[in-house]
Amino acid sequence: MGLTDLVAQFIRSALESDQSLELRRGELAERFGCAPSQINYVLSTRFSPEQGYIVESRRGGGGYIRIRRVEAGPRLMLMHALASVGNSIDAASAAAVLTNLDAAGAITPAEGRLMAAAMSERALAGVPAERKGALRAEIFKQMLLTCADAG
Amino acid sequence: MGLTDLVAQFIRSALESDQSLELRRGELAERFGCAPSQINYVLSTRFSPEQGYIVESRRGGGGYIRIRRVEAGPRLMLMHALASVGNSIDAASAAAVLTNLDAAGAITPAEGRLMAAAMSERALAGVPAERKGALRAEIFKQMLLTCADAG
DNA sequence: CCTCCTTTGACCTTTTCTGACCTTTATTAT
DNA sequence: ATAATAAAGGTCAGAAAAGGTCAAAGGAGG
Repeated sequence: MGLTDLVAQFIRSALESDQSLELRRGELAERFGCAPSQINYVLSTRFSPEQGYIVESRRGGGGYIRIRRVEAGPRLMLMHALASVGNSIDAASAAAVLTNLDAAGAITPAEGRLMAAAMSERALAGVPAERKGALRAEIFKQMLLTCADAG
Repeated sequence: MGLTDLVAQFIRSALESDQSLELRRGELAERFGCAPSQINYVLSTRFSPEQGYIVESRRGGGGYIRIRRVEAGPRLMLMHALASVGNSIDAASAAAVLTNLDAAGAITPAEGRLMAAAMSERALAGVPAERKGALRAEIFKQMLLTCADAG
């Protein structure tokens, strides 16, 4: 497992006990023996707002980085998801939406994986790049509607 | 025996002890003194889903290739369904396959509906008629693969 | 000879990690 | 107060480390 995943795991497990976490970038970097900017990389690739996290920070003396997990209720999440899809969406964003829906209990993990598969780059390879986003959005909305229907 | 079969043999015997195997493409290529892309050839011709294998991979630093053998039971049934899909499929045939899988207990009704939605005429409206079947097949296969993957 | 399977190599994309340089905030000296 | 300094964190480009794709050359068998 790479450095990025080690750090991400460390943060996640810290977030399990406390639901909001505050840390020093420099300290964390030192603990893992890496460049401080590596921490920013971890945060931006693993703890983005899209993935359901809020990251705040402050510079200067006594600076810090605070990480929080945000979750809304299942119903609200589904509404929000449907609204947020729009006319076009890329695979990474769709996956992030699904992760949040799963976390909120609005869909099951199996449903999440299934939907992600249907919209994956792999599934849509062969579709012209300029149409891919729109098609993915259509598929996504149909599936979300089906979920809402059943639930 | 050609290179391809040698590598395939190696992988198969590794899969006998461990039921899931993770390897480096570059390392394997070096061990057999061949081009890295040869490994992809082996995987696609000898370890395809149709043949009962699931192959996942990741690029970038710390990348890997993971190969798993699918055992008999509902999973294998999904793999067979996958094989039967072919390069193109119409909505009616897809629905029939889903009905069978559901009846056999290989998928849940909810999963069936979800898959049907992803492949529906409505979701794929806007795709040129001559490409629709192939696209539906791709989406279907990715979803079936994901079902087999789960658990 | 023709066809199908193999093998390679050139080129591409994705993911990770670092280092140089920048901005913000707090503290300390004048 | 003000200016200098120290102590954070932020950004970004680029190198490095994987794996992916595809067309074309090579070979074995019919």
